[in-house]
Amino acid sequence: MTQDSTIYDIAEKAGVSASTVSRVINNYPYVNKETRAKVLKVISESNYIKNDSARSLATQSTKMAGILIADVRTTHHTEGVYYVEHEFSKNGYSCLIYNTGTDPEQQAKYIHLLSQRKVEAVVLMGSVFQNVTVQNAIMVYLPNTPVAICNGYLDGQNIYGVTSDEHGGVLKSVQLLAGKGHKNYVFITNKMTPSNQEKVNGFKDGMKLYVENGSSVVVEVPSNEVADYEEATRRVMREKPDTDAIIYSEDYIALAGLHALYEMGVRVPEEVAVVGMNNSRYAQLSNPALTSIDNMLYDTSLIAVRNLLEVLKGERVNHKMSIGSEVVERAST
Amino acid sequence: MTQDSTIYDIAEKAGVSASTVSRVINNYPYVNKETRAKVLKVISESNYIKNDSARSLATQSTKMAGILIADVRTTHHTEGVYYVEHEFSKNGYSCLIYNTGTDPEQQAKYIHLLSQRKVEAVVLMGSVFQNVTVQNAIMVYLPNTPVAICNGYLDGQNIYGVTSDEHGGVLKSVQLLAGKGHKNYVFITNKMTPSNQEKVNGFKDGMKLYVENGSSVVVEVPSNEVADYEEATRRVMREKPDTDAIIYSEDYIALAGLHALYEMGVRVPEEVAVVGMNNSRYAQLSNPALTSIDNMLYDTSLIAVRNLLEVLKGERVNHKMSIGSEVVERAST
DNA sequence: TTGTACGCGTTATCAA
DNA sequence: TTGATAACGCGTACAA
Repeated sequence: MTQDSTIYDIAEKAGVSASTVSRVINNYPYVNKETRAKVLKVISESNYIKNDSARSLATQSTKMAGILIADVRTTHHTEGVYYVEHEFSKNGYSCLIYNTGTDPEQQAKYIHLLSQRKVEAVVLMGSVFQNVTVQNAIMVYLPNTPVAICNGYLDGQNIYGVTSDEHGGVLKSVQLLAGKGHKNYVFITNKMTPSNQEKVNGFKDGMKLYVENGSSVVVEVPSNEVADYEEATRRVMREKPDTDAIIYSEDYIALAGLHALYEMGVRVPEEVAVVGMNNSRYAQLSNPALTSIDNMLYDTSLIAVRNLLEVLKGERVNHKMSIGSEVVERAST
Repeated sequence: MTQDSTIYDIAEKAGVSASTVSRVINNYPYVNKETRAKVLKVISESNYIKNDSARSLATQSTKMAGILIADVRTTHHTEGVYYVEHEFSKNGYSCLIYNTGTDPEQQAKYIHLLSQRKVEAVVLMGSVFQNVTVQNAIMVYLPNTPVAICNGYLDGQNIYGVTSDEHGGVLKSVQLLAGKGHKNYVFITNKMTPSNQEKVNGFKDGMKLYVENGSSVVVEVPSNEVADYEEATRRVMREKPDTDAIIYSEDYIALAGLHALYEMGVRVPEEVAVVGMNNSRYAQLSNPALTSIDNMLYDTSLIAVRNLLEVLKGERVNHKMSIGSEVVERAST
């Protein structure tokens, strides 16, 4: 570490005690105006920089929060991270961020790390963290630290889940498509996270409620490769050519689908209607523009942080919150 | 903060001294096997959690790095953040992340924050940090901390810039288009960062070198709104209908352009060829797929971190590095 | 191989 | 309004 000067150096140069310097730095009320001015002058001349480690140790408070995200590729969550950071920052917290991967054991390892850093709150981005290994790690390492999980839920007296109603969102999209006369549906999803399972359930319920004499298929593509997503769509159209509606678990996958359909010469939405999910910034830019289910990333992120801040203030907060999701219709349906 | 137990608690329960506990925790060699076992046993039974603040204070080393990013909307850089974090993490560093915005004064404020947290290295994501205010802040607050700037350069004995050759990338793309007989070029860019200025220069040089009897226009759209990007493209086609090639400073803006062209019924690439920049994950998914200049985000991010780690090891590192960029051709040209 | 004693930079308590 | 002094939790010479 660099050889910065300490409050003692400042104290000496200003001819006061270290405690007085500390008081000045922290804007304590009862400090003589002149001494304060003098101390401030010395500080500005002495390239003094506070040491937050020492401060954390003395105050027993780090003013740090932790953010865990599983995978770079889920661009959806990466955007949420910034909402979370921004809200924490506004409230005086610094954010430690870790990329954990999807392996629960690894995720647990990072929870341990966060506990050693003594973060005062944690946000888990995404339902991939909804597993018992993580739950146990929280119980063991962060039993008294408020933890929020975006788009998921875990049982625990210090854990707060904020989900969007993805079940309802998919349901509504099926209703929309049914209203337009579509009959034969396919739902294409990537790795089956709890969140994706919810969507599938919404899909199935939607089929029961709104579609008669139709067909429905669920396809899982446990991959992160665009090529695999495109191939899944191609295969669907090969093996089940009467398909006239495809719903994807994420915009990104839907865009891959749109691309495959485009190259196959399938017209969207005339022959096949396409729906994505997340209402990402890219949905409106595809050709044709993509109808997408908005699962309210911004709101869930914000609420997650605000819940944590409330808990830190000693307020009681609901352990399970859900936000309505909506279908944003565009040219692909 | 929670009432965790300390090495003293462990020491007492294990019937040893605190220093011995410390030695066990840090895997010091000369500890009796039995005492080590005993201490470890007590630790595992006593939900002991290291306090990194105290540790940082004692060792004079936080093992933390800082990452500054200007704007959520530049998805390009948000992806870089994860490469950076991953590389730091692999080397035992935790990352503090801040969203600074584009105002240099604000950026400087966050550099001050990082200095108080005593981070041991800093990465600035993007050329928006290439300004004197930031440069001064580094000199004042982080004079001895290695700082890397991705896709930019700042003068300073502790500052290390890693850029991709965007000038050359755009140059090559003009060459490519010229080879296909395109004559009337437009370059559309968002806010004029130093990086974008480089691209514009590459564009102009490319025009001089490769295009005869053609026209070239540069359009700046200082906005973050998709609608503005789309409108810019529409206006270009209205006011200069003979345009047959458009290069955009970012894929995202190019996608907005593609979308506008699609809605206007302009055929790509038959009537107008389109080139984007960043080679983002979305470039391959557009319809038609977008030819894009790859500015090697992954490589620049990685090298930025590795440079910092080298400097921390005492190695001498080049203050200015550049990586070649390439044109990835797809259906839009 | 282990324990003592002190330092890291700050804040908090108490007296003055 | 200020200054000693003792924490905060851990690492580390030094001594034993």
